[in-house]
Amino acid sequence: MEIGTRYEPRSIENKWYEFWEKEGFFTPKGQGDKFSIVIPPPNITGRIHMGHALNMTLQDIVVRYKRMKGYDTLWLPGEDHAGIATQNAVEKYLAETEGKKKEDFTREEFLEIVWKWAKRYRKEIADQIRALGASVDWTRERFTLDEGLNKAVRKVFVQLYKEGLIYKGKYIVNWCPRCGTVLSDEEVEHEEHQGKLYYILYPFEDGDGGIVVATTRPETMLGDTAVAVHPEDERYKDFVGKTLILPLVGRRIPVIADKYVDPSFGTGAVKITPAHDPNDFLIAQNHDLPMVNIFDDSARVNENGGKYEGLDRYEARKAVVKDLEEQGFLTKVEDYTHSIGHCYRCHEVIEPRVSDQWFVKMKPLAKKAIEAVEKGEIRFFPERWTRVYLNWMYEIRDWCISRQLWWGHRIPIWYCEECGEVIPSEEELEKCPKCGSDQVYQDPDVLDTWFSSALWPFSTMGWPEETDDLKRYYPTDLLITGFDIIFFWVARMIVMGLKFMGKKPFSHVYIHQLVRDKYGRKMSKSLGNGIDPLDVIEEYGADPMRFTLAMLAAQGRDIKLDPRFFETYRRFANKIWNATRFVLMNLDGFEEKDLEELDLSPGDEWILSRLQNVISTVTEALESYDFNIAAKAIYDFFWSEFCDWYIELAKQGLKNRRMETQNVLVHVLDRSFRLLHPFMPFLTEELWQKLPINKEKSLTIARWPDANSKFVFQESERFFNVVMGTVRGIRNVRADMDMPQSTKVRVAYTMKNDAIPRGYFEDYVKHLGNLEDLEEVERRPSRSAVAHVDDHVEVFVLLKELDFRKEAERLKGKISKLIKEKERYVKKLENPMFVSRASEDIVEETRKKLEDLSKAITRLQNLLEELEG
RNA sequence: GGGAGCGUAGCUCAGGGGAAGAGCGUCUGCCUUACAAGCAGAAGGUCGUAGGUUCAAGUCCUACCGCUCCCA
Repeated sequence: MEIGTRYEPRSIENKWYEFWEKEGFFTPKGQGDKFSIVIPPPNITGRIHMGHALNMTLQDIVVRYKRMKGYDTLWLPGEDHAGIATQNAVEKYLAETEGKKKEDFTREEFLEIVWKWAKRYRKEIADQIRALGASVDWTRERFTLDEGLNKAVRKVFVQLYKEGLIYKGKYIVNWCPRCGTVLSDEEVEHEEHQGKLYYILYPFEDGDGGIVVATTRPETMLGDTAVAVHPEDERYKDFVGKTLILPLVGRRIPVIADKYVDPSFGTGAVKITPAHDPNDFLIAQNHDLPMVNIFDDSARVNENGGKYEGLDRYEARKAVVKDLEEQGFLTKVEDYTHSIGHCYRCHEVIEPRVSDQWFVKMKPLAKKAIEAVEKGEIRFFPERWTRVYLNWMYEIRDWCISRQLWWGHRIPIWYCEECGEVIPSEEELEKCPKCGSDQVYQDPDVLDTWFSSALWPFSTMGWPEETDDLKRYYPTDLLITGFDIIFFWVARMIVMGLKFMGKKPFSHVYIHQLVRDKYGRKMSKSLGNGIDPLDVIEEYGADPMRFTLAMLAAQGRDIKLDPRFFETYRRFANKIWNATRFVLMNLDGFEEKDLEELDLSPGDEWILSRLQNVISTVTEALESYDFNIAAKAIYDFFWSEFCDWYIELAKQGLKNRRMETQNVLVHVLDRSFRLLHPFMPFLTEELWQKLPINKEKSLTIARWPDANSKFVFQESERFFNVVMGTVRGIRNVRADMDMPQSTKVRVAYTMKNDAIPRGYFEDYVKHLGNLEDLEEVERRPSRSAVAHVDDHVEVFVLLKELDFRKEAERLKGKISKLIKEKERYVKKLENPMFVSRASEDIVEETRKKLEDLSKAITRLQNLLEELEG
């Protein structure tokens, strides 16, 4: 069987995914031990990015591994409706294409448009997930806004409401004037900004003077209802209780004392704007201060702002500052750095604002979620994320869940216009259950997207119905996601899972890195430094991209992604391709045999032994989510051991031990493909299908190999190490003595005892060293350079002309290197503390090393003397 | 202000108590009929700084310097 000379990813990827999907390999059979995992659903706002590629690659590696291990494996896919983000995207799209605003449509019309968008992008995202090779079960694909999930959302909301864990209240919240909705605390990103600190004089109502307050937001003074000082602040003690006149506005406001005030900030006196500052809001509640809202929905000054009405926040600031200055109330302006909240979706500056919103009371719900992690029922990998989670949980605050959007799960609350009743209901409501009126209307707001996401592990499996899936696949075993959504998502899933299922949603949480650009910057649209995974797949192939991400996925660090890596692992894919090509080209007359029945050579035994080693390493690494260790192990084995040495050996073996060599080659390939399959599913399936052996229908459902102690051959490993050392020594002499590979050379060796099989030794060294002749001698031939010495053998390269001085230099260099090394061990062993305190193994090992070094040095010195004598 | 992570070869990164590894890049040879996306060899690091623990420290501890990030 012939295959092309180059690895061409495009020609093999799509067809295999279609095959897998059509054959239903990704759909669990429903029998045996299960392994289940749910996908972090990508947003339907656009294409997937590198973070998704990493996320799904890691999941797929685990999932494919588990499936091959024989688990009844479910990986449940889906997409997220992403309320704010999607609504923004659609609004932008409508503005660009039709020049229309959301308000030009009715709610129903607008939603119809968004649903069309959702349909289109869900399909697109799904195809992108396919392009990655992710082995998800498409028969179970879900959407966070589909009917089943809506049912779950309503049930959860209504129950929490009835238990008093969801309430509506007037509080200060984070308002995004651009998105036109409130956000939860987690959705606000704080950033340091260079601003100004304005000092403003608030004069006393009676008499002279006043109090100077410092503020970064002078325009909010329009809504001030007090000035506060610390109760123990001597400077202001006498003024507490007095009345001030608010400049520009003329309102009479009191001076109050509250220990919340930081006397060291500014002048120690702060203006209180209860409706537009969270701290002020709290103080105002304690003191029963009135609240004056001065902004409308788009953060423009409203009718409460007098002459400033209609100005936006920043225009109002300028105008207020100007007026204060002209009227002599502005006493000082300083540069000041402070942190400002921004919307995590559109980056607009958040306006704190008092409004009527829905909240989840988190404290009581958090209790079990804390316990589950403290007790280790849910484990984080890497472990340090445990503390991040716990610290947040310990100080959890109520969760604002209502959003002033159209796209999302509508809050299942109805209001009766007749009697004012507030009615929670899982079903659409047409009549007031209290007064019977049909004048009922549903709350116009929708829920935070993360509210439905929190139910994802069980709502996707059919809850609230008691489905078979739910019984069989909940709780899931693992969640793989990024640290940026530990609070948004992971924590809330744990809370909701424990509350509504009575069981944790997953046992392990693997937190992967953030993918950054090669300079360590976050990939972002605005920087234009993103690397599109689909472009990478196009250019390098999905397999090399996956392997690259796995190699870089060392636990606990961010990934700085340099596209050069893709090239490296594309070469690896090509290497695999060509190694297979070589084997397939040499299978004439192949007959599959049981390896145990074959007469294996030391070389065969060596590679089989190394294979057992890599099987163990890869398996153990995958069990502990050390993806990079697993990838590195199989990379090194395949390239540096199998290709560099065994295949070279096989070129000869195929001549004189054809059947055995063919079987070992095919066996190692088969096992390597199995180990590589989770990382490079397409390439391995393509090549594995070509192996002429008895096997499963697809590599996706093939059995994961077990390390077999029957194929561990320590003796042959030792032997082959000598062979490799010898061959390397010969190559070194060649390089040093300017003897190119093309020239055949003659080599002689001495062998002390029969510890090494002479026949194989000669065979291998002759072949691998590209030698014309290799013969055993009693002692070093006169015109020769030393290639290798160890306890058993000395190897000499025969030269036409020996440059004595050059060879002496070479030997001296080697000797001094060894002596230096020897001294270290001598020193160690001379230290009584080392001998008495270090473990026996270490001491013994050190002695052995010293002995070997001494012997080698003696030999080399003798050889040098001979040379010079 | 509180917390976390990271400083290892020119570059990008592994390694986490028994005196340093990879890929890329550089240099020197090779079109050795699987692969030039390859093969063979070489150069290159007092593992951020200073202390400490230990028989033994890139590796553990402390402080400091530098760079990220999270929370307030």
